[in-house]
Amino acid sequence: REVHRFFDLISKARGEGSTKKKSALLIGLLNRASPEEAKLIIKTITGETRFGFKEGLMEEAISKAFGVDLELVRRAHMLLSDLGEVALIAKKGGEKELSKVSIKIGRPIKHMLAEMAEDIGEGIRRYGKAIFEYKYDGARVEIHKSKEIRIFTRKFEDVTKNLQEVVEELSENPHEFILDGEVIPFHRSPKSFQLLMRRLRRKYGLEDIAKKVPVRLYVFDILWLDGKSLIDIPLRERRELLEKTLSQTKHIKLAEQMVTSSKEEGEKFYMKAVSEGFEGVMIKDPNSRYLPGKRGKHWLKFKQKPESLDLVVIAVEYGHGKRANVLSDYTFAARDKNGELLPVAKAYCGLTDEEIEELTEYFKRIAIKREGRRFIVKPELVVEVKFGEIMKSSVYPSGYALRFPRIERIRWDKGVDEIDDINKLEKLFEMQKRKV
DNA sequence: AGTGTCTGCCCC
DNA sequence: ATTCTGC
DNA sequence: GCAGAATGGGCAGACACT
Repeated sequence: REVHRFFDLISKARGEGSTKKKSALLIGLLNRASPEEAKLIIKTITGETRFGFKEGLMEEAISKAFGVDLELVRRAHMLLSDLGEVALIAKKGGEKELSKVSIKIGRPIKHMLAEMAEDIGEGIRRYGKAIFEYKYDGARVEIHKSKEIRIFTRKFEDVTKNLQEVVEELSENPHEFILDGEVIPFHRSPKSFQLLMRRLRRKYGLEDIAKKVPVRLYVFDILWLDGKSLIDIPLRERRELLEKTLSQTKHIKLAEQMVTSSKEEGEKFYMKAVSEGFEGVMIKDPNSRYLPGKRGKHWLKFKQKPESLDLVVIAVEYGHGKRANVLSDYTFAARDKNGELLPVAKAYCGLTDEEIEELTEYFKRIAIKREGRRFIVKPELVVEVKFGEIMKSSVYPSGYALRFPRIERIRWDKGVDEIDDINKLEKLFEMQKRKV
């Protein structure tokens, strides 16, 4: 209770001098705690209480504590996405109230998520007939329209004010509904994700940025219509209702879609999406229900296969949590025109724990200089780095950065003189469809 | 007033 | 976002 | 197959410092 009170005060501190105030509050709290308590408090704050206990286990705990069916708890959690509230309902109303829980208009629910497809044919192998849909590179949004219209992001941020043109066009519609879709920056053709970020969570100068970053909303699902929840009916029926309910306007479109059981047709559809500058395709099971917050094989995503570059490691850092004692975070450089090494990305993922451990020893041997938890190392280890695309960067001196970087493999066979240069990054960038 | 640094139930 | 790991 | 953990770039905003 004491700790909670302090946390509350800390989180509520705002304005000038608030950093000092927060710091003073924390010092006060730590002073009153025993060493063991202090350790736990710090780990809680830094998010390092990693004991493999997250929401799944909490659902089980609620089920046991209040003697209610686990599946009912999971279902209520899925629909409400608030474990505290679920616990309260379970305690007060038991299974009876728990089973009455349903989605409500005006209250955001979690989005259904997709998994990566192995290849373009996976959906057809799994479902027979599959729904192919363009995949749009923007921000996932959920639109609630009853008397008023509200637009929420994946983490339930309210971005209604940021998407006024969408709101205006929707207000003509006579129905009440919840829609699921993706907003992307669009002017004649799809623009870069970075551009959308400049607009989406702005608080000031909204009209100005709205002019600079025109958007489109692509709607692909409907979860609620005129008083009825639609999440338990098959996707193909939801799509039919969506098409009947929503008329396309200047800034609001239905997601491009096709149903097929032919891999070749799916492939063609994908090629078309990419050639028009879209990110790829979604492949969905026509019979699937909408499962809020679930990532599963009912929805698959397929994107262009990643590019790769050979880069050299120039710096390494200690990681966090279970990686606190290994050098797990690497900075990669490419060569510029003058032969200098310029950093273009960092990455950890792609290596197994075992490899990281071995590399830790290796990097310690070739370390040149230590800067806190960071080591500058002799540039000699060449690594193949995969990435989704190249972005213009304002932090990297080369002016370019990699999006979604990950380590593919270590090139023990290559030397520093064989790595790629900035020129190659530039060329790859110029070849991309979406540059701005 | 301008610059630097850090944070986010952030977006991907 | 991506990737690896333990169950 | 699933959940959990550890990590990427970049944006606006908030605050600190000068």
